[in-house]
Amino acid sequence: MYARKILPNLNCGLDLIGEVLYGKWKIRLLWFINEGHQRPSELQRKIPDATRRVLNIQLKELEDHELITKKIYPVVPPKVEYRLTEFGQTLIPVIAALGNWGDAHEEQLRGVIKRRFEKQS
Amino acid sequence: MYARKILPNLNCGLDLIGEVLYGKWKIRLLWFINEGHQRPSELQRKIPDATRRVLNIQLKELEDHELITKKIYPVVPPKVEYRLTEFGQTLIPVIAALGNWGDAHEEQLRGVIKRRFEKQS
DNA sequence: TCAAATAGGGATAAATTTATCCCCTATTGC
DNA sequence: GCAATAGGGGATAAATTTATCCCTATTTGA
Repeated sequence: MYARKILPNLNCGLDLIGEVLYGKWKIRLLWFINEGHQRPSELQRKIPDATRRVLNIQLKELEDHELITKKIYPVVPPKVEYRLTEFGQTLIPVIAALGNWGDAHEEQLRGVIKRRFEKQS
Repeated sequence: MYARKILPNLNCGLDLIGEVLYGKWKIRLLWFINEGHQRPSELQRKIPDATRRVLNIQLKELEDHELITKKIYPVVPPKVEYRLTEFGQTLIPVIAALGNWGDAHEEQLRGVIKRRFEKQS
């Protein structure tokens, strides 16, 4: 992974959660793992827009942040399973709150996002 | 602002909320505006780590996404006030949920973030 | 007359994150 | 021997986001 040059400021709870949740696919990874899609190939199928490489990198970060665990079975072909830690599980309601807000305002959000996109192009 | 080349995928509520909330200072801006710090100079004082330039850019994005309004008073020296729209207000409980989770797990979070940081450097 | 306060923006550099490309391991079944 | 399956990683390019630097304008107060 890229090594940061500037250390982030961690003043408040918002900084802290941002630090572990920022990353294009992280929230979705947590969500799908929670739903029971534990193997890398499954996750890849659920998130086809991301390359395998990026998913691996973000999974590693989630693991470093102790939100998930990685279990490698010594079999061939290889088998790997990710699971939420207890700590990771506490994030699920928060992620649900984010998703619910997005769902509840879907129409309006699509509208404003679309308009802004057209303005700049 | 930078003009995106690749259009984001907006499949679900999580994508949609991500689109309006991503941005290093946006969440904090919404929070402080909600707390009554409505003028640019006040916001700058509350968020000294950000430059004025970046705050302006992110405020503009929040405005384009209809989460805040900007009122310019035709006086000298200039006076500007930002306020949450009704739509923006609906985000406050969600932001509170994020901040609360971060606060509740502050110690653990500082630990994992610190360790990961040391590993890579 | 000069500094401070208020609000703002263009151009460009630096940092950071994602994406692309290509390669590796080992076994099972043709 | 070759493809498929399952999981992974290095090197590098491209995209995107933030930061830096410097400039504009007006009025009040010292």
